Amino acid sequence: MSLTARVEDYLEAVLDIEMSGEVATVTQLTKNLGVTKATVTAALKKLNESGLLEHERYGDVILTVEGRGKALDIYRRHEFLADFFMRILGFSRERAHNVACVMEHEIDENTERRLAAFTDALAQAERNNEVWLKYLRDCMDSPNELPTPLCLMGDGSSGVIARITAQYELRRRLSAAGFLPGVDISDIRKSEGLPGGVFTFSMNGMGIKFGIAEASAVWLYQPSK
Amino acid sequence: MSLTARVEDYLEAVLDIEMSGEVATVTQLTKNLGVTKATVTAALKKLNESGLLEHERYGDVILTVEGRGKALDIYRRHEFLADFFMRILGFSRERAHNVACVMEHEIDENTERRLAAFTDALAQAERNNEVWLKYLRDCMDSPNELPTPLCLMGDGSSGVIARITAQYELRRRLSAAGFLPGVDISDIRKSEGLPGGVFTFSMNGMGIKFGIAEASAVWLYQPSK
DNA sequence: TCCTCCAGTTAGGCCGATCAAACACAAACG
DNA sequence: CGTTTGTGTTTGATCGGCCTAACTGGAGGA
Repeated sequence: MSLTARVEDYLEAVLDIEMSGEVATVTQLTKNLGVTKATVTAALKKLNESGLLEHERYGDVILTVEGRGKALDIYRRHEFLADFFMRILGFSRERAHNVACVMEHEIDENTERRLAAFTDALAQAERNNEVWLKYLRDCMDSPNELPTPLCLMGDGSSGVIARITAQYELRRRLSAAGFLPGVDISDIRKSEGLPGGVFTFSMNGMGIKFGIAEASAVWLYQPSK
Repeated sequence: MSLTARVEDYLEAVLDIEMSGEVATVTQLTKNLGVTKATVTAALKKLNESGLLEHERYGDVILTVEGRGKALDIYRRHEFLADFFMRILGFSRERAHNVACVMEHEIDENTERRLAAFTDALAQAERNNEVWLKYLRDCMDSPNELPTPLCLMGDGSSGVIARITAQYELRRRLSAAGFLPGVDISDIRKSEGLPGGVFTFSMNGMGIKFGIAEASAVWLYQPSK
């Protein structure tokens, strides 16, 4: 029987309180989770029935061995994700925890390992004062405006390629054809034709035709207004 | 009036269908979102009332200008996140989209910019065939086991420091005191004392005492079983 | 023309998460 | 030994998201 994401949150919160050195009580949980006591009671009942914690009427909340194991998995994911978003990507503390809260229920162990390895490698680079890491941080601290996909650009507009969001085949084809960040695109026009329309524009003086698939994979910075 | 995350998904799905060159219909949406027609109809009604799309009984679904703007924001976040998780972190396509789906409703514009800048910088490094990027990829492809926080280690156990998940003050204190990845920790014991307990262990031959805060920030690899 | 089939809608119900309000318990205090 | 205070529970209701089942509209074939 699998738990809902929300119920996992309650489990995690119990471990969290244990780890802060207090005994988990209903009131503590209401504070940590921002819900009323009635809601906590209901959630605890479910967790109790699933054998993940012990909770007798008016008693303390205590994790079972299985519950503690599950809670640790979630706690670890949460900590690692939050750590990643804060330290590596420089998100605000609050945002990082927010994001970690929703992601922690969506990743599997293998994915978590990859992510942990990535974080650890970058942390190592930080300790070594690697130049490229400083460069990455600088990039993040002076970010660009956000781009628009070619297919949503106005008629007659132009821009500079920001990035390509495509995989495999299409990605290779586009980069082989010279679609790389920094390249200028101008005179974008949409006309009817294939389903989704046909997009024409010029790049390096050449006239080019795109279908909708390509046109939604190529993102452009609009010229500064 | 703010939309629920789920309703944003419907909006995004409509844009997605438009971008694939078809006209959004109820049936199309049922396929893309994995729900029944009844559910789609209900969601469209809400979006219609919020003025984000036009949808008359038995008619096609068409985004309004405002709706298209909102949908683009979500679509962009989704694409950028999925792109990041697939290309940079090497998640499977499915997992990347999963994670993007839940995160896209949780990040703000500033956060998105940082993330985009990071991805772009790494993509640039990739084009330049930077050595360190290859190294990062290697790390991710042969990931370690996942660690345990010191406070949950068994009595008398030992391990090797994997990482520290703490911010600011505590982080500095710990690293100044020599708590760095790779360092051996042995003879971990928990005793009563402060709320949360006191954790004693030895590192480099020294006996050390931790409170619960430190003990949950230091993560250890357990010796290979 | 009428029928059939598919697309879309409506009605009614379920489930999980939540709340407010009323109630039950337990411990401390006069 | 009652009373008070704060903690925990129960009850009944709402809300969002979803489903099934029954119904309606519309377009093409017999």
